[in-house]
Amino acid sequence: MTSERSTREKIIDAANRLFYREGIRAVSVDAVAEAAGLTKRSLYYHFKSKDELIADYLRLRGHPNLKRYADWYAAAEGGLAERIGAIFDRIASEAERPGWKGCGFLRTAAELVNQPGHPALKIGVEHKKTVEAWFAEIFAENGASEPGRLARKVCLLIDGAFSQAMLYRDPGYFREAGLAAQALVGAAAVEPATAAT
Amino acid sequence: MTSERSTREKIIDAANRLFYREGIRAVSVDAVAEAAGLTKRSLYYHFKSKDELIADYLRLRGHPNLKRYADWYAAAEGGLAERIGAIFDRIASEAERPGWKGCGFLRTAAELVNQPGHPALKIGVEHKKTVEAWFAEIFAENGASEPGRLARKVCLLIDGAFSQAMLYRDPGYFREAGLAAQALVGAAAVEPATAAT
DNA sequence: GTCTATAAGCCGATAGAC
DNA sequence: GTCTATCGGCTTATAGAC
Repeated sequence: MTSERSTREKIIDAANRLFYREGIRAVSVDAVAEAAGLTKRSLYYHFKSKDELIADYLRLRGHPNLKRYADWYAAAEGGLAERIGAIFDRIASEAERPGWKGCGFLRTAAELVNQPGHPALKIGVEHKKTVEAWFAEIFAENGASEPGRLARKVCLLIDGAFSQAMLYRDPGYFREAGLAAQALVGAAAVEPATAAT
Repeated sequence: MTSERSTREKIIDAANRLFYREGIRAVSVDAVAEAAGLTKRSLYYHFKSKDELIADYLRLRGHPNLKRYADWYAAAEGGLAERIGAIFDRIASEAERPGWKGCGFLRTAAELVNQPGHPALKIGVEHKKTVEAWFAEIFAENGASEPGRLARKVCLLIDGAFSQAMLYRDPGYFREAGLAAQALVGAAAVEPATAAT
C-alpha cells in the first residue's frame, strides 16, 4: 500500500494514452506495461484483467471531462444560448489538436458493444448521464420549460459532433452543432439577461 | 471468373454479419472464412488482405442504407418536417431489434481512427456525405433557406442518436432526435402543404 | 479455385523465484 | 511488488499440392 497508488496511476496513465490513441483491442497488455515502465507480470499484480484496466481507464477519463465543460460554461460570456455555444466552440478547439481522435467513451462503447455486460460500458453510460444531468441542471436554473429534454437534445448534438468530427477529421462540425444547440436552447429557454453588461 | 462473384458475395455477406455483430478487430479472417463456408486460403484468393475485406464490407453496406431512408421518406405522410421525423422513427424501430448494434460506419471509424489512410474510412466518409447530400437535395426541393446547413444539422442528430442509442441501448434517443430535427426543419423550411389531404 | 499445412509472431494470463 | 520464463491459443498471411 506504500507506493501502490502511484504505480496504479502510472499504469492507468499509460493505458489512457495508448487506449485513446490506438483503440482498446489494438493495444496489448504488454504495450501498456512497457509504456508504464514495468513488466506485464507486475501490471497483473495491480489489475486482475485487461477488462478491469479498460474500465479504470474510462473512470479516470470521466471526471476531468465534465470539469472542463463546467469551467468553459463559467468562463463564457453572454446569455444561456451563447454560453452553451461556447462549450461547443471549446471542444472544436480541442478537436483541432493533432492527437485528437474523438470521444474515448463512444469509441470504447463502439468497440465493446458486443460484450453487453462489460464494466467499461457501464462507466461510459454513467459518465454521459452525468454530463446530461449537468446540462439539465443548468437549463433548470435558467428557467427552461423542459430542462431534461433540452439537455438530451444538446447531448445528442455533442455526440453527433464527436462522431462526425472524428469520421470527417473536421472540427467544424462542432461549430455547426453549436449553432444548432443555440437555436434549440434559445427557443426553449427564458433568458433573464440577453448579453450586454 | 465463372462463379467468382458469387463466392465473393458470400464472403462479404459473412463478413457483414460478423464484423457488424462483433467488431472489426474482434473477428478473425478464419472466422469469416468459416462462416462463408470455405477455408482461409480460399478467402485470400478473393481478397488480398483483411483491410480490403473490411472496405468491401462497408461498401456493400452503404447502398441499401441510403435506399431505406429514401423509401421511408417517400412512404411518409404529412409536411416536410413530419416526413423527416418519420425517418428517425423508422430507424428507432430498427434499433429495437435484438441484433442492432449502432451504425456500422461509425463503429468501424471508431475502431480504425488510428489508421488515417485506411480505405474503409474513406468509404465511410463517402457514405455519410452521400446521405447528407440526399437530405440537402430534399430540403432544397422544398424551398429551405439553407438546405446544405440544415442537412448537416439533421445528420448531426442522426449520428448523435446512433451513438447514444448504442451506448444506452435505448432506441428512444432516435425519437427525441427526430423531434429536434422536426423543430429545426420546421423553422428553416417553407412548407408548401402542411398535412391534411 | 479450393484444399492442407505452416510460418512467424502476438495475445491474455499465470508459475514461481526473489 | 517486481522479475524471467512460459503456457496454450490465436493472429494475418503464405507455400505448394490438387
